[in-house]
Amino acid sequence: MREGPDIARIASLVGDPARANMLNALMGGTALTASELALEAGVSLPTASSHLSKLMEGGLLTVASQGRHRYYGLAGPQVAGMIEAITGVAEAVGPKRVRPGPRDGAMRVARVCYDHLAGEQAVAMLDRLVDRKLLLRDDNEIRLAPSATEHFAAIGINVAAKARRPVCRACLDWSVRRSHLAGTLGAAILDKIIAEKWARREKDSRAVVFSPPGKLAFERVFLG
Amino acid sequence: MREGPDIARIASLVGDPARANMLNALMGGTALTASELALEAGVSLPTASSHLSKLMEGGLLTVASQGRHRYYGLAGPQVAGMIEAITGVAEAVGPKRVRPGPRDGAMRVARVCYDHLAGEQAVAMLDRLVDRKLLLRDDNEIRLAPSATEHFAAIGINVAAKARRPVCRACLDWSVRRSHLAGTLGAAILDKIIAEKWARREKDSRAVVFSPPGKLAFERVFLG
DNA sequence: AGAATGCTTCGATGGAGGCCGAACTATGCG
DNA sequence: CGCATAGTTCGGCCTCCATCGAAGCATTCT
Repeated sequence: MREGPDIARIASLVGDPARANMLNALMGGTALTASELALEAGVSLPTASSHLSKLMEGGLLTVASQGRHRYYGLAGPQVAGMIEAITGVAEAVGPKRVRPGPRDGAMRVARVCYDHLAGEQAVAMLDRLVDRKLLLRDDNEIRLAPSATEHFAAIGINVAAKARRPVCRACLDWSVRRSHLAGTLGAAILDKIIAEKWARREKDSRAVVFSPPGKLAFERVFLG
Repeated sequence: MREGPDIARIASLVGDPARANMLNALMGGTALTASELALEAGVSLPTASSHLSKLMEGGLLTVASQGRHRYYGLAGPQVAGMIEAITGVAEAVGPKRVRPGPRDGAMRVARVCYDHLAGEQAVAMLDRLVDRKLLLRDDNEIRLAPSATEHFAAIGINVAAKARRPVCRACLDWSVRRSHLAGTLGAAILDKIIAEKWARREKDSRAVVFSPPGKLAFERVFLG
């Protein structure tokens, strides 16, 4: 019986259906209130509250109090990454879905991952940015090229380095099994996509659907 | 309440301490019998057997019957990756270990991950192989360079592509947060390291400790 | 064939934890 | 100040499941 980091503790937190639903909902990136999460998980408010305090104690969540609301969010990208990994296995192992279904297809193309874009589009984008030498990639380390700050500023994206959080990070994509761009830059790009109305978030889902003109605009700016 | 792949089901499988210990033991890469796993998990044989059938049903394990033994092993690299991801979170979140401890240090330097080498040594090796253009890396895809087959053959490693399993794969390292080399080539290299007695596997641990001359030999061949 | 080993199945037990309603605290609003 | 909304805490219920001993198969050894 060997000792290691307490993996069972973490896994059992995710292992309850109600909590798993909550975490899944939070993978959308936006912080949610306890009531919203209760609804999402299909349990009563007291039950949800109990789950939330367990997730907090386990270090999987952070909370921000705003007035009488308490907004819960994932504790960080590493937690998001873990959930993606578990999702990948569940997906691979689950014999359930013989037919992927349209919504599933949309998820594969583009979806929100924590706070940035994931899916085929996102993977293609990172590839292209590296090709164009705007980003310098060395395995999981991604750095801005000297010219990049200026370039992104020109499209209206400010890449000022915020404290504590890296500007760029590689994040593994469960549907494509390749990396896409996370970090503040990844988040800023997603913000722009939504702000410019190139795409909208599917209600109650992580899927992101581009409008036809939006798709063209996105490709021109980021895949061009 | 949204529907997705059944992540809670998978996570709860890992969420039991006995099962987590078993999976952890199997991360060593060698398949183990039910009795060994019972010992590892600290439970009786009937209990272990019950856990094993659950893990089987969940698709996390494979089994191979040999005579009156049944050898259990991880179902695949994806499962191993998931466990590494959970381990990473548990490690980051667990405030327990104020002092890393020597054995932990050894794990960080070099350890077995499923069937290949992980840790600082392994990450350095992949970097070097890419630098020397023996491997061509494009994100998570790693391919053999044309010259590589011949090169590896010269050091006694046969890289014939087996069915179904890729020769090269990138595998994320939880201690270094960079990738190391998995796939049949990664496995073959670990085999060689053990066969040449450059290093030995620590008893009851995933740690791999190089002997001083073994370390030099390894560095000459793979980091040279 | 008989004994020994490896493993699984069965049945019973007990404990952990998910669940909700009701009561309690806290913040905001008129 | 009282009412409404958001959230947590408490107590009790109930289900699930991990656990083990004993018995049952299967395989190998002698």
